[in-house]
Amino acid sequence: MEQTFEHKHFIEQMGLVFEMVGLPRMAGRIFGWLLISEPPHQSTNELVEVLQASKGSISTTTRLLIQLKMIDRLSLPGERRDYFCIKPGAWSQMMKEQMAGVTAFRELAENGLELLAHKDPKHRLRLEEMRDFNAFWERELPVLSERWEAEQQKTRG
Amino acid sequence: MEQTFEHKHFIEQMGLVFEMVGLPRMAGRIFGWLLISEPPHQSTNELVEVLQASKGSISTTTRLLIQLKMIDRLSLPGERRDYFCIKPGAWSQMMKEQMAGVTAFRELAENGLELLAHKDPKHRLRLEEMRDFNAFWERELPVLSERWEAEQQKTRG
DNA sequence: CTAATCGTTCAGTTATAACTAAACTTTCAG
DNA sequence: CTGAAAGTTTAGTTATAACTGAACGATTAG
Repeated sequence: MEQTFEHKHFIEQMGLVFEMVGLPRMAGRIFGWLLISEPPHQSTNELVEVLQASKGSISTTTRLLIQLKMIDRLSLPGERRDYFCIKPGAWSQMMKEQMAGVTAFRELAENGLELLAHKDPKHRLRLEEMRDFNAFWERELPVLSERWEAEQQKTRG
Repeated sequence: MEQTFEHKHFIEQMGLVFEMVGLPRMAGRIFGWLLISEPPHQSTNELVEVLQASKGSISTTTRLLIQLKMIDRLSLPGERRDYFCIKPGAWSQMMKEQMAGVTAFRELAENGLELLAHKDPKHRLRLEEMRDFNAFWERELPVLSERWEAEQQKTRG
């Protein structure tokens, strides 16, 4: 499939935003291309050519995206090569990944409160707020996520 | 204020989690120390000594944390040196910062849909899901954030 | 069996962000 | 005015993650 200047720009932007959320730029490029390519599944070689990247880079990064449950590997019967495509629910998965930080902060706050166990309660307030804030989001983000899934069911069947 | 082994460990862990969410490790160390230090406000020199870092590093990183609205600079009257402390609402602010990615993704999806404007609607589904997903979170995260603020008001007065 | 095609792995390179140290500016005490 | 103390800026270094390219192993067609 041919690639216009605008396509390249879109792919590059995806790379930058992926980097912004802490993922490799190449992961964003691959994901970006799989969002607009026709057909939606693309082989390793196609990715190498379209993204002007090395085989090694594509191999490593597709495996990362698979591990993150954001893309699927398709091996069509009678075909030697692998294909990749966006995995349904990729976005929910990405959001779950981002939630890991919230849990880490909540746990760390609890560790900190143990350190200050016998100190003036006034000094513990900072860590209590950290714990409560992150516990709140840790509780509420999955609720919101389920609401998205539910609304998705309704509108798309 | 003296620093135990456990304090150092807590500080280092904060550094690692900050790194995990895309901020400099040193920012996490400073924030970590300000969470457990007594008093809660600490001077640049104290940060240099406790964190074993250079003046330059502390200066640059405190300015970053101030820009992110996560700490405040206090200049006490009659005192030449600056002090820093955790800013109230630092966590809400950090969460807002994280939301920037959601907006970027939603906007990018809309750009992509323009590229595929005259294509088979079937091929546009991927980008529509990306747009709708991120629009959903862009809308709902601030709602949740306000709910936290409101509950905070109630419990802490 | 041989050759060609894929995908993976890994050593080496490159790019980039973090950090240090030193020079510089500002402020204030004496 | 002089000098010390505090903070900022910046050039240079270091550490680290991303990426390349080549070697390797596996698979299949002929």
